[in-house]
Amino acid sequence: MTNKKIRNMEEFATVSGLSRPTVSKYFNDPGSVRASTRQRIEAALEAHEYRPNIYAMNQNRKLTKTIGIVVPLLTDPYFAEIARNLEQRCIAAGYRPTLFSSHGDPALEVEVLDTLRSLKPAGVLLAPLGRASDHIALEKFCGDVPTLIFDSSVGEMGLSFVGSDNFQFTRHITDYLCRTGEPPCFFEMKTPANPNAHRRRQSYLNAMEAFGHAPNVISIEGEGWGFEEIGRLGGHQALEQGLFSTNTVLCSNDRLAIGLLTACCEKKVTVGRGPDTSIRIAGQDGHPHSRYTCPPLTTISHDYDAVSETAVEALFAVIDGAVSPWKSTRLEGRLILRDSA
Amino acid sequence: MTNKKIRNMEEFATVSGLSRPTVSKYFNDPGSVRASTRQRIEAALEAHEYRPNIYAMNQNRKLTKTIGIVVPLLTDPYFAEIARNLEQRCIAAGYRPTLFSSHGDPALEVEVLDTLRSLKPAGVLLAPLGRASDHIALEKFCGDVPTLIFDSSVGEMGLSFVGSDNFQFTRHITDYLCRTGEPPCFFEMKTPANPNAHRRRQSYLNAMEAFGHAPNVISIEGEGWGFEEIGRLGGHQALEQGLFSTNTVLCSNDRLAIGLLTACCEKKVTVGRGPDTSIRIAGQDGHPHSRYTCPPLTTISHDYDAVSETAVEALFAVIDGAVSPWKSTRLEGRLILRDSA
DNA sequence: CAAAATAATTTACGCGCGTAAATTTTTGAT
DNA sequence: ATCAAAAATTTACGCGCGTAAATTATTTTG
Repeated sequence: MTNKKIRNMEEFATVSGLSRPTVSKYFNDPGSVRASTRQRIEAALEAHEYRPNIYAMNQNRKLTKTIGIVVPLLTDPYFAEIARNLEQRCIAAGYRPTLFSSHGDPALEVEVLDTLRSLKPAGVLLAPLGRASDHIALEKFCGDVPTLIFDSSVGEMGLSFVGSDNFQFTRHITDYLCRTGEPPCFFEMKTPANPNAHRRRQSYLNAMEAFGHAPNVISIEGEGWGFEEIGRLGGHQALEQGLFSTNTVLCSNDRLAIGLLTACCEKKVTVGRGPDTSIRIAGQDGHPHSRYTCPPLTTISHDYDAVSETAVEALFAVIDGAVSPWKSTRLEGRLILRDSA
Repeated sequence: MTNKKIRNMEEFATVSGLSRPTVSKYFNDPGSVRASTRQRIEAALEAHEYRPNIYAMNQNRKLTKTIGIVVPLLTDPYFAEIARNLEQRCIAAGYRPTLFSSHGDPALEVEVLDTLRSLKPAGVLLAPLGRASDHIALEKFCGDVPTLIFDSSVGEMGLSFVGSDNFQFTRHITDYLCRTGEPPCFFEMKTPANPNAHRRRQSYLNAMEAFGHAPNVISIEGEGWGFEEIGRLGGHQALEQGLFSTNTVLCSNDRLAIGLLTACCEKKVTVGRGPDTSIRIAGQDGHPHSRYTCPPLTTISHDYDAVSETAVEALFAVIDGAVSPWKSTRLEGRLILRDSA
């Protein structure tokens, strides 16, 4: 098949019987050349397995076909899952996604953005760290690169925001918990990493008032992104000090709930909604792991597909030239009923 | 500070009062220029925030400063964690790591390698999918790019292999289980994704024979990378059909164990090592989540740091010109005693 | 202080491709 | 068959940097 290796586009154009500019057009948009021409190129492509030099391609282009995807913490399966979803949509649309994690570190987040800037990406899908983020640096970055913010909003930054409707999340699951047993206490971090947590607390307070119950917010200490451990330690404290005024606990997120479940297990407190259990625990996020806790965690889940699709489509629209004012899109979650509450 | 933007290295060389080749030398190795020169460049760097164009830099270089990191499934926190570890070591060594996931798909794995090839990386750290991998394609890739295989070995491929000593893993934890209660059954997938599983089964059989117990391997059905669900379904079957001949189950990996724990929970089978529990369950891997199962999972953990460091150092050595024959390094695991067994 | 060693500069070329303008060929509709 | 429109080609230039060779400047050594 391959008798000699193709070194550059010039040689490849020769073996496919076309001129280099035509071949160049093909690689930038296969649909921009005649069907018969495309076939000749693709035949030659199979016979000689040539690929254009990425670096030379991007050098003279203001914008590349790269899309940056940045999440706060890739070791969190929630972010890993949404990153995967976004990644595959980018590939399907003909872009080259590049994945970055801030690893929970604001300094690293800035470094990632600097790296990204020099990659001249067509666009960036950014889930900021939140509270700890260097807002000035983010703002500056958004001015340089078409950036769509997702998951956690930080002011009216970037092109638009796409995330979940935290008010609906908490209202909905609070409603469910109130209907099926004692009204929930709210278990959260005192200084949460991102603004979604504040929305959820507020929504809890609103919902409890609307349903005519006295709210009870338990705000636990803890810094950083080790939510399970924070939830576990806070859970131990709360259980020891009897901070839960009812037998039902709604956690600000699933990872805290997972830690609280562990604390309950360690304290021999039985969790569930049956008559022989002593506490009901619910989470929020639809964390990939929530199905496999013991007992499986009742939660309200992000609509991963819808969030991803909306985010990606909004970014692509702008890349393709659409101009639209900043907008915040918040999608509803779906209640997932399991055994923990 | 910045009065006008620097467009290229020529302009930057001018404002720093040096020639372009000297500045170029600095960016390729800051230590290769005189200290006084370096200071002048770094002063100019702070005043003008110029960064060399990555694409132009890499175009004429046979090898770039990029290191590819490829894992089978980034949504698995085990791989996410080891990827994070490798990533930070690469950055510390002055390389630019780029992260890829095969998402459990052999075709995607090949695509990732193709993409990687065109990035002309200095080296690649590759954890192959295993059984499902396109071995021919992997072998070819290893011939093109300095590739170090980690986690799961596939023949004597690449520069070397670095992973964990699966025989030691299973022998050690089997030993522990035998000493502290009934000898374990072995819970595994019938058609596991990677060869580590076979080593663990064999090691279990060896250990049981050495300790004078009759082995009992329960091989459950299930394809793909959804190990928790496979473990949960297989667990239900095994419990219903009474396949566990003793009250102790050693799982081939932690994710299977997590699924089995869920099955036990759903079947109201109490797990633990106390007198009031009916089954002991142990895992293998030291999965990041294993601390937070209910009860917390006794497991034997990879030495994440040692594996990462060994892998990265071996790759760097070759990049820096060292020549050494193919070698397999398998590091011992650490037993983590928790409440599940 | 002179000689040797080291560092920086000048000069010059090339990498592989994007892209623009002018020209020629092919296509599709009349 | 004719002609306008669309596609492909030719020609030519430039991007930002790597890098080599020859030269000049600076530092180190004796």
